[in-house]
Amino acid sequence: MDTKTRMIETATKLFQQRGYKAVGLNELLQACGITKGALYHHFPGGKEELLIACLQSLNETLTRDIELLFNSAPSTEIAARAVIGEMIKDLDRDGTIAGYTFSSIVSEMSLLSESARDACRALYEKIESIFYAKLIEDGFSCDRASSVSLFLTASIEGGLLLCRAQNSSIPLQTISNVIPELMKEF
Amino acid sequence: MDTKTRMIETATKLFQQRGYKAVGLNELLQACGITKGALYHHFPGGKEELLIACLQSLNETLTRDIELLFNSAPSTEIAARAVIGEMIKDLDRDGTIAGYTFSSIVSEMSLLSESARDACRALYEKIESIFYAKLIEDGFSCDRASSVSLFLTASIEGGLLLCRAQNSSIPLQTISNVIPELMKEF
DNA sequence: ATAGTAAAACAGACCGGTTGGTATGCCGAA
DNA sequence: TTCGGCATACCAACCGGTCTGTTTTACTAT
Repeated sequence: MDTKTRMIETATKLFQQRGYKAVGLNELLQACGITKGALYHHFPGGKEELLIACLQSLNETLTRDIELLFNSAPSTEIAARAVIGEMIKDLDRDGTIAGYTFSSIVSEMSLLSESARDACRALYEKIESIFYAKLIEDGFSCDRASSVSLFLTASIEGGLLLCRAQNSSIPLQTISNVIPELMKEF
Repeated sequence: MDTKTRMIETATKLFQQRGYKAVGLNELLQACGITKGALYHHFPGGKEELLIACLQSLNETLTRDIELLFNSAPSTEIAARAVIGEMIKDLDRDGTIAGYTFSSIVSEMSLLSESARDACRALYEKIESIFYAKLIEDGFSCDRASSVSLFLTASIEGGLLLCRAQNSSIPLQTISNVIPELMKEF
């Protein structure tokens, strides 16, 4: 794997787990096994340009992973529960999640960097659009699908925050269990 | 108002808006209108001790504010929508929320400081317990009330993240509109 | 095949500024 | 005169970023 890709993959995990500011440049370089020269060669804009690249890369990998789960699921309900199941698996194994969220980045960068905020917005939009498409496939109306996809995205992100605060995967499990009842309503 | 209280109130807002690491010590002192001497006089443990104090203070004020809204509302549904309404009001007025959330702190501190994580856990627990009590009052079973209170908390927190990413209050408005349909189901 | 060369891919020393934190000094009230 | 409640001066460590220098790669002319 080439250096640039390795940098992005490693940095993405670190940023997702601990946020942007909390990850120092030296720590980042050490984790990637590179030096400053390499970083500023590939990303002249420094740390922030790397962050943007991470968010864009995340957009692609996330889309691929989630779409894979969605394509092999018969309904939005089962697909959503599968996604949450993956998150719970990661959480129980590693004690942290570095695959499906970026809440730390959103909350600290939304006021600081317009481009970072926009990259995050695009990411959420992408996730919602996958939910949306599947909901339409399930026979939901456009309005309903739009509301529900947003609601699902929000409750999963929020559930993850609760998991982090409790240091447990139970909140996400609860949310996963509630989803079927939620979907019936619409 | 005495110095210590002023420090906590000002710092709380800053930490809520931008997270812990992103707020520098000097910026903090300047915003509070104090010096390092005062900070380390009142909080020998420094920045982190101040953060813990902020979270505990937030626990009290948040409880008071939310309980006030809940006491004057006839049902959980209306109460929850009132809480979200307050958030939307803040968001539209200031462009940011500094009253009802602390997601930035959770995500970046949960792995870093056990005591900070625990303070956040207590905060979420308190919020959920208010929802829970009102749901019981509404005639929900214990199990249902427990699930729904968690679900409401999660979706509100998640909705706020989406608002931050989109720089708009629409996600929270959508969630507020979906809640009645959600409550009917249970 | 080989030597020459230019560009890409790094490495690492160095920089000014900022970080959180400490030690000491001052000053009004009790 | 003692003591809480600060202010000021200062510190080492670290920050993200720039700089110059070296190695590796790719291509070409001979």
